[in-house]
Amino acid sequence: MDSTNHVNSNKITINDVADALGVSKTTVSRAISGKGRIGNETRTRVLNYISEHNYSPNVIAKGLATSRTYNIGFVIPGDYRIIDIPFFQKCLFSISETASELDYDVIVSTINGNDISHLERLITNHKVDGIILARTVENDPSIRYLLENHVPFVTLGTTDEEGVVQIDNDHFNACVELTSLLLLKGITNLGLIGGSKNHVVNHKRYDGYIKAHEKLDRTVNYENIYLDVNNMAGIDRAVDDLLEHGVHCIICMDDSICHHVLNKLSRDHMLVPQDVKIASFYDSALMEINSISNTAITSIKFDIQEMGSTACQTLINLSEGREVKPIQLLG
Amino acid sequence: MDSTNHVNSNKITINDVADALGVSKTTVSRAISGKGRIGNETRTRVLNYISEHNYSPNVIAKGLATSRTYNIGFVIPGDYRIIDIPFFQKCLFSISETASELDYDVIVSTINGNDISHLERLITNHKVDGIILARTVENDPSIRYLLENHVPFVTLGTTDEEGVVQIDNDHFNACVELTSLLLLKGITNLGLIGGSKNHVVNHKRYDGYIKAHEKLDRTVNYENIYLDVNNMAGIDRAVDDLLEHGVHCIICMDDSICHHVLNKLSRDHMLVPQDVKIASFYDSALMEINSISNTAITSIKFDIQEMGSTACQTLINLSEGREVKPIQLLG
DNA sequence: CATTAAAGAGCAACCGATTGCGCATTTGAA
DNA sequence: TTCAAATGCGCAATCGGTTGCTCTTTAATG
Repeated sequence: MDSTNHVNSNKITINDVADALGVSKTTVSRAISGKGRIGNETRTRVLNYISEHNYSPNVIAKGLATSRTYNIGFVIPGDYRIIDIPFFQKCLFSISETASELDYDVIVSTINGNDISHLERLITNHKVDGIILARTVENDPSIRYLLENHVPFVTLGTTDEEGVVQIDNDHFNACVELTSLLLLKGITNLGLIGGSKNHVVNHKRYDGYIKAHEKLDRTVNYENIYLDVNNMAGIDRAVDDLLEHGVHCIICMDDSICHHVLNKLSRDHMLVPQDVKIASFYDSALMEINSISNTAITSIKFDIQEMGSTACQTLINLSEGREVKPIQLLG
Repeated sequence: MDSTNHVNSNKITINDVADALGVSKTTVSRAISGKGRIGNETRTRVLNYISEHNYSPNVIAKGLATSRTYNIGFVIPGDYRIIDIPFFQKCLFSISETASELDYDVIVSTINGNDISHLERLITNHKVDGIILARTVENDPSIRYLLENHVPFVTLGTTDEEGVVQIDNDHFNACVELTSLLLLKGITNLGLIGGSKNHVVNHKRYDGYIKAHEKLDRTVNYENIYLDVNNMAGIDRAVDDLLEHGVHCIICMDDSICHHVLNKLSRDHMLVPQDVKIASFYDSALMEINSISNTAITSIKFDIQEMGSTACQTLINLSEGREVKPIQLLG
């Protein structure tokens, strides 16, 4: 084995190309970038040589000269709940694919609670040109850090912070749609269990729930709405209450809740959808899990792939100085 | 918004530090790296200044000078099966954490089938110092590519290729353990369903199954062993056959198979473990899924975290020219 | 034909670090 | 006291690109 172990230590450089063609490296650089003044004939001569000897520029050197890395950071919570994993994975695949097409790469980093040291390292070490932040809790220290340091970034999900570029699914309309669907199906006695009020998404969905009732001229049964439920005991209690109130269908504001609700019903030997219907939003592993538990639930599906790819595109536009739409709602 | 959008465009450089202290940048560099000749007093003076003004070196520039990027590539299949997702995610978290501690970052890239273009781009663009390859199919073109280009890499999983540094769980002994456990429990009529013979792991586990019988002086019932089963129809057939043979317990060689077997049994209204016991290896989402389906299976759990962290450590050692053990079996 | 603008190509500085080599000073041994 | 070795530090080249500026050649204009 090579004792130095340097990747591609014998690669040809721009100087080799220039020497071989009897031109200056300026010319080679211009042929590649397409910028600056260069004759047509010379350009093709250089380009041909390059593809024949398959030279490719050293991105590190390029980065030093241009202050760019052609890397983007994908930052996800390190304190994830198991149920959420596939969401990030799918985002990652989609972001990575889009980045590749644009000749970028993706560095993954995590935030553990309020410890944003990994993120800081990424920025101070000049490792990335921008960040896709896949965590939107309120009052996020990472958002403040990124703003203060003028780091180009977009969030995957909605946040209340001013002047932040956001990519998200249209949770409001999705919930209007889901709720309307159920109401129009003639299902009476709807119940709702909502997640942590720290996540803006829960507000949006709640608003959608109300809006659907308004549009269809139904009255909202506020007694059967349980908000800010964020632990298993709370969910158990909410389910007990709702069943006691004779609810026919429970809308879960996120998959984690749905997961626990199904679990609770299973413990109580209640059948879904025979005894009680369940509705939720498909942005996690829930559907795959369902293929085993054979539980039929009503759900709205998100196009996570589109979300990731849009986020990636937008971030690169942003970091390259192009104009971007500050808030993009998908689906 | 800043029109240039360069990350940290106003950061202080080694020259600023040198000027402020009236020393040369050589001295500053030496104070940081600890290499080269430098006086104690000067070193602490530099170090103090650095931490006060929290200067941190530009990794890009450092990379250009040293031919290193302080990035490692984590390469995973793009054509994943849903069931496998959490495995990679857990690896990624663990690798990322370990890398951070050693001041490295992780770039994630995918291989789609035999298309290794993303991997090639990663290498030719000098984006990484080495690769953790989380795909071990036989005759993998990526392994050949990495060997030919003298790229330091380790595989996550066992491969038959010569001279490849491999990190894996000890599948052989894990299967010896699992099988022995079942045999000693007094379970008679064991059945086995094995996955694709392209994956070396399946051979190891099969060997372990046989070995356990030998050690305990039991006879292997070869009639109840179904190898190289790699589609749902095959699994259905194997299960039918095994049940007909009066098997009391089915050992599944991987989680994907286990997943389908459970599904099949559910369709047939067979109860686990009352009607038939199921044993498998826990290296995927199966356990989380089970928390819903309430199916009790016997399983051996792997420490994926240790695997990721060992792989990361080993790769960095390798790429920095240190000696590493070529094959490391964990657990 | 003279004058000027435009086009093509190269020089050399620069990005921010590392590092081999050389010079001066200190240290220690004879 | 003297000379060699060790120590402390800096110069300048280097890594592999980009880019402002200059020079030369060509084309266009009156």
